[in-house]
Amino acid sequence: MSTNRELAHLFQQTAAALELLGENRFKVNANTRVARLLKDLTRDVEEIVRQDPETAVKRLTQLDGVGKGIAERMVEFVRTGAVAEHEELLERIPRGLFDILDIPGLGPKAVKLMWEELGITSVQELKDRLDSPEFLALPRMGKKSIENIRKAIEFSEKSQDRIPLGIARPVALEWLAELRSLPGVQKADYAGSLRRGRETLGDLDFLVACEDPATVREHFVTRPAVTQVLAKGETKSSVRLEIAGVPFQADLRIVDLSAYGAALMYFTGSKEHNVRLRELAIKSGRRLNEYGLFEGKEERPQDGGAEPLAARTEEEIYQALGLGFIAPELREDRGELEGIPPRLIELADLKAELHAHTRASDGRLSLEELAQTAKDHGFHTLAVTDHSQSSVIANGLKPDRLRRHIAAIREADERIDGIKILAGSEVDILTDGRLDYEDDLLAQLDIVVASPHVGLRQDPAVATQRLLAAIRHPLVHIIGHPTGRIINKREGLSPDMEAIFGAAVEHDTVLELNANWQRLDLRDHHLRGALAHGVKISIDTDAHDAPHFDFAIYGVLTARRAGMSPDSCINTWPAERLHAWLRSKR
DNA sequence: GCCGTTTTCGGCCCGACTGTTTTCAGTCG
Repeated sequence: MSTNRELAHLFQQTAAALELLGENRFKVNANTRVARLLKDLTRDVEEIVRQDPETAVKRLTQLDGVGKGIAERMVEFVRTGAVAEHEELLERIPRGLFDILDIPGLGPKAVKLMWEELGITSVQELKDRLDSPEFLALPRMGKKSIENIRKAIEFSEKSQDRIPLGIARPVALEWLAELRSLPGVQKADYAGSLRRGRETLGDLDFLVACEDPATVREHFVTRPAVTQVLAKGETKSSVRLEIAGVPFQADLRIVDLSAYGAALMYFTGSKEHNVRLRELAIKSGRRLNEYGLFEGKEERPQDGGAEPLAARTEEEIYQALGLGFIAPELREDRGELEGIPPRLIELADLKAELHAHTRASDGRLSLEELAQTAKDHGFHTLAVTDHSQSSVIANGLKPDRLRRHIAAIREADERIDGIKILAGSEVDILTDGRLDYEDDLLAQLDIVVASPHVGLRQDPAVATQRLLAAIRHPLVHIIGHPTGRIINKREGLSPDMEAIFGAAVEHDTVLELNANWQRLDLRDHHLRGALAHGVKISIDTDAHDAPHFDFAIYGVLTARRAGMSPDSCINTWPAERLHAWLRSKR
């Protein structure tokens, strides 16, 4: 695990511990914020400290949300491998309490109470004591609460991981279509982290404006897949459900059309982005909530019948706050309130697929079928990039097969109109950084995508050298799925990203954003760092079948989260420009 | 614990819903 991830976990745990001890909630907040920051940081804290330990604290405090105290803890961790304050907290608090705290519906107050009163320190102990008379005798504990805890434990045991975007989005689109078709529904959208395009989701959020809230609410909570109704109020309902064995939670908010924009903003989040906006409103003597932007500091101004300054659309609220429209994908409190929002890449900007497989290796389509699918998507260029010889499981091509494949692709390109078909290969980057074919063979290809497939648990320093070797190779165009991570399943490589970005710019090598929802590699915060360096990016679906071309949306959403504009993405370039660049490496 | 065009102290977003309560604490997002 990288230092940043270890530190993120440490600060997260510190926050939880402080919460259990009833510490100042702003102190808790500060630790939570830093944990979040660390998960997104491209620069490795260890690198920052080692660069010059003397000035490390000062440089670390330049990070937003990192003050002297937190910076000193980071330095302490790099030097000693631990933080004294954190160690002391762990001695006071049994580890099992953190697991109990993860159960939805159980917060610090309840966990602390059952720990202090009943000595419960693990989920198993909690399960064992749930039906005991002394548990029922706890303050504010009744039969319903106990039943809810029981169900929450069941739910959390079934659903350890956040849900991948590629699973959640199709479900949400289907459900949204249903909501929009209900009588009296004026407007409906999904919101939350799905609308922000996050790679994984905690739940699904829907917003509806309608004439008959009761009908919509009933439809929502009585859907066949619903296993439990968590809340059912005037404006907000919440359910648990199971679709194809995947447990979800879903929230529905019903609002008046006149405040739809304010509600959509609130419900889209992120929470941290909302907090920033509300702080901004306060500074100018106004108040922002999910009912609109209001003049004055009065609490719940909507109850007094006050007319909002803006509420109907997101655009008018941002404008009233003195901001340009901020795309949902950027709303993460990563500095998006400063400067002018960029023109972000869109799905329709993509004009080429540069990483796709046929039956020659492990794809399901013939060359002709693959070309037709690319044409159907309106692409001007398709690169056929089957696996190289070392990928035995993927039926990788030995050199002689590749030579024949190249000839077949060239022939198909002659024969098929309306699209340029490039002869390429997805060449393994071997564990030592060498490529899986000799240079004279690589030179015959129009495009080389070099990807790591094995040895994905390499030491970061070794992985860095491995990827750098491929980036520097003069015949390589694109580094495919650079880290090799699989969401929720495999961590992948953790190379020194700053070094990777620097080399990519120097050698004019493109880094891929693999759009397969199980990969999304590079991930959003890597891309942000890459773009800051001026690295060119390729968004490819790595298609092995026709429906895989639809993965492109996941790549685009991820790219938008990084603030990517079309020009940084070579798949948006006109054919002449793209082909000229590819030839420049030959 | 962090932060500052109200700056080194005194703030720190805002509201919905549930369950156990008779007025609200706890949790969530």
